[in-house]
Amino acid sequence: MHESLIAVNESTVAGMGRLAGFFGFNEVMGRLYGTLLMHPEPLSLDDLASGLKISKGSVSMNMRSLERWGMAEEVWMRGERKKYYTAVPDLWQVIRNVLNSRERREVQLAIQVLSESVEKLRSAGDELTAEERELAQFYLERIGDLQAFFTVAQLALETVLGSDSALDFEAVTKIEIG
Amino acid sequence: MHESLIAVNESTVAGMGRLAGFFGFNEVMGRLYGTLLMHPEPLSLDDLASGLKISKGSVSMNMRSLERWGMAEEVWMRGERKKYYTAVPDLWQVIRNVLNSRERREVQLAIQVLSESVEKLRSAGDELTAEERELAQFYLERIGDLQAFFTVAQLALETVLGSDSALDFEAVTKIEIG
DNA sequence: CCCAACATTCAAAACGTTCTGAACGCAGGG
DNA sequence: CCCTGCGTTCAGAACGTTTTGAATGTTGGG
Repeated sequence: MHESLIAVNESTVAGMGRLAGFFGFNEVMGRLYGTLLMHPEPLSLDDLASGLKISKGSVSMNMRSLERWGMAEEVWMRGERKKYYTAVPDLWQVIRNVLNSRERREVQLAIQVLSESVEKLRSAGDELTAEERELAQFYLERIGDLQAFFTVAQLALETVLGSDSALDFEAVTKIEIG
Repeated sequence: MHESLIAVNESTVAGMGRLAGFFGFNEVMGRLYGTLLMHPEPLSLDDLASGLKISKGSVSMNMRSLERWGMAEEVWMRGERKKYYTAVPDLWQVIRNVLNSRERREVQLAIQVLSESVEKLRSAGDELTAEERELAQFYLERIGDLQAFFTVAQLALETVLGSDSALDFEAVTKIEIG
């Protein structure tokens, strides 16, 4: 095989590993995805293990992660008993999956915890000494800032998630802040 | 101190730690930031170490990271020989710092590598066998998708970075995809 | 049914990252 | 100058995560 093809393949695989690490995933996941992405035909677990020089066990576990994240799909090859996989090449779809099931929860949790904090401070009002009341006031201000931050983050997330394709980025522009 | 104040402080500190981990930072960094954020007066290294029950060494190193990221600032207390710190409370500013010096590089690097790949494939054209040429064509398609993806990501990044405040999220809507 | 070919699981090992605490360096006061 | 109080550094310990490979399932053909 021509060296340019090899070089391009390798740098793409490495880049996907990097990207995966960046998003808080195992880098091997990214490399597996990259390998599949840069291969016209589906690949078996053994193909992947030998291609990336990692153990079959690791490939098995990471491929299931990729499946769960909607980043790879099983392909049935007739006459074959092996499992074959292909990459889901639409990166925007992948990103939306991740945002939807991970970052979204994170933001919602944060917003909820912040509301609970405000509630706690409000209902403690009477029992506080003058000094404590001052601190509570300070806390409420800081928490207000955090709430504003996470609310915008949530809005942005929901907007991206709601759009069919990320090329619909124009939809994000409809966000209005009070 | 009233338990509600303690509870709110702790959940905020923990939340900031979580957020830091989420963005690929050390969680201790986040907890330090949260502690400073929820304290009206500046705190010394010793205050922070004893407050979070971690070693002075760890506080020292993580505080310098916070400073480098523009998330905390040194405050000179006259008559004191200790170093005192406060949190930079504008989270949007913090996010912009991070996006600007970290994610931005990442995206630019990716775009550059992809261009180089295209160039390699183009200039190898003549030396390729028919079969290799077909694969090169496939590579070019996949790389084209990646380029489109990263270009949009870059555009979005630059737009957020260009806006003075994230409340300026409307600016993001001006993005147009070719 | 059994065997072969595969996939999956899991305990142990390897690895990387973070934390600690002691040693060191530095500055200011006496 | 030395001493004290502080910040910083760094080697080693602790910890969490990932990888491995052997053991264990599972499936389909004969």
